[in-house]
Amino acid sequence: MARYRVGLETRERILEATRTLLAQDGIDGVTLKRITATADVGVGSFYNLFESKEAAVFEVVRQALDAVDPHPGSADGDTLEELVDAFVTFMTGSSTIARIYLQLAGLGLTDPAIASRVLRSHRRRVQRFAAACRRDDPTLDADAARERAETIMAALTGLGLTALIDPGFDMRAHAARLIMDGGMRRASAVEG
Amino acid sequence: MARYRVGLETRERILEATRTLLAQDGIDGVTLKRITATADVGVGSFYNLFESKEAAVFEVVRQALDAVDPHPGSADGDTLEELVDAFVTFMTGSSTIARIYLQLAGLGLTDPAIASRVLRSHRRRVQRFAAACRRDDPTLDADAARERAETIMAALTGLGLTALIDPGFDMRAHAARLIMDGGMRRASAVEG
DNA sequence: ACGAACTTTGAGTGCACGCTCCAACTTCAT
DNA sequence: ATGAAGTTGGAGCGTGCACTCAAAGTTCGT
Repeated sequence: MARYRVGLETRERILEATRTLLAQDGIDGVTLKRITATADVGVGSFYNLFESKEAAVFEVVRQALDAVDPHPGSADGDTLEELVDAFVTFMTGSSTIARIYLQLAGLGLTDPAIASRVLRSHRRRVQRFAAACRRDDPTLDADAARERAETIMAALTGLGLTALIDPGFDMRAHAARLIMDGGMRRASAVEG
Repeated sequence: MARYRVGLETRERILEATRTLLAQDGIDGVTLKRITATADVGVGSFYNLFESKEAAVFEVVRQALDAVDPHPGSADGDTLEELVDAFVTFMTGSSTIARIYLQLAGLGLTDPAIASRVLRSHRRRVQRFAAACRRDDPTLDADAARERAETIMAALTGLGLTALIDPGFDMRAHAARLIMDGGMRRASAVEG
């Protein structure tokens, strides 16, 4: 599928159109007709390049998720703070596509095919966070780090959801409190 | 709408059917045809009792959310722990309908009508949590309590989402860590 | 017992959807 | 220049959807 130059260009136009429409109107707002109209492409051309409408949507989300990493190349360099920051930026900055990610996660609750994709990318990110947690606090063992990573990520997801629904919600501030509370527990004697 | 006894009974049957189907198949899986078939009711009867399919779905979710309160009558009695516990139970225990709540929240990200309903119930719960926070730690002023309540609730939502997608995730344990980390910050000198 | 108000029914309406098909056209290695 | 492989467009297919409507039946205060 798509072996000639024109085909690849058309494919890009379709993905760009899908991205735009997803951002504007959410998953339910995206129809094949609108995608092909926006991309200025015939329906037949679409099906020459993609298996299904779903395939195009997944491709857009996959690309967006890949773009979240602060340092895509080196998997081990990020600090916990950088990772949290990147996630917050993803949620608040490029919020249009973050909306789709959360919407997909929601749909995954009743659609196993979607759920497995969401879970896979979730687990990948948990690993990154866990590694950063251990760098942050070398006394943690592997299990404790993973648990802490899971709590942080789950909380970040919830903060992101709240931030996207409630425009007045300051996600970055709450996220900062989140790492402080848990991460600096040992140092918090200062406060007492 | 629904003034005679039979009408009210039919209304209940329809809500029950909607509840069951939502739990089984999620929002996208619920069609008018299936609701009316399950409730053993004509399509016309449905529209005699509900404005639209959406209205029935909202009613089911509203009832489920109302059932989350540990002490529905007295709004001031709950401790923070009780509130968190009730929320965890809602998410993990009656998980079928919690799925719908999160799915609706997701759809609210691109549908303002849904968003306003979700936000309203969110804000109501934040107030409850904030009051409990102040009872938990009387040194907090009103703003600090609200911020803390928002962080906890957002985190709980995220934990719930993760728990529903990942069957191996122990939400109650993570939720417990969540209040401990933040709520007992002052007492954590013991650890240092 | 009367009858106005309420309830029930399901065939039918109109619409939007994802997707197929295929004839005409374009690309590009040879 | 040739032609096999790739690309294009859009009419049309089948499906499933939420919802309407009017005629027949039921409830219940009087």
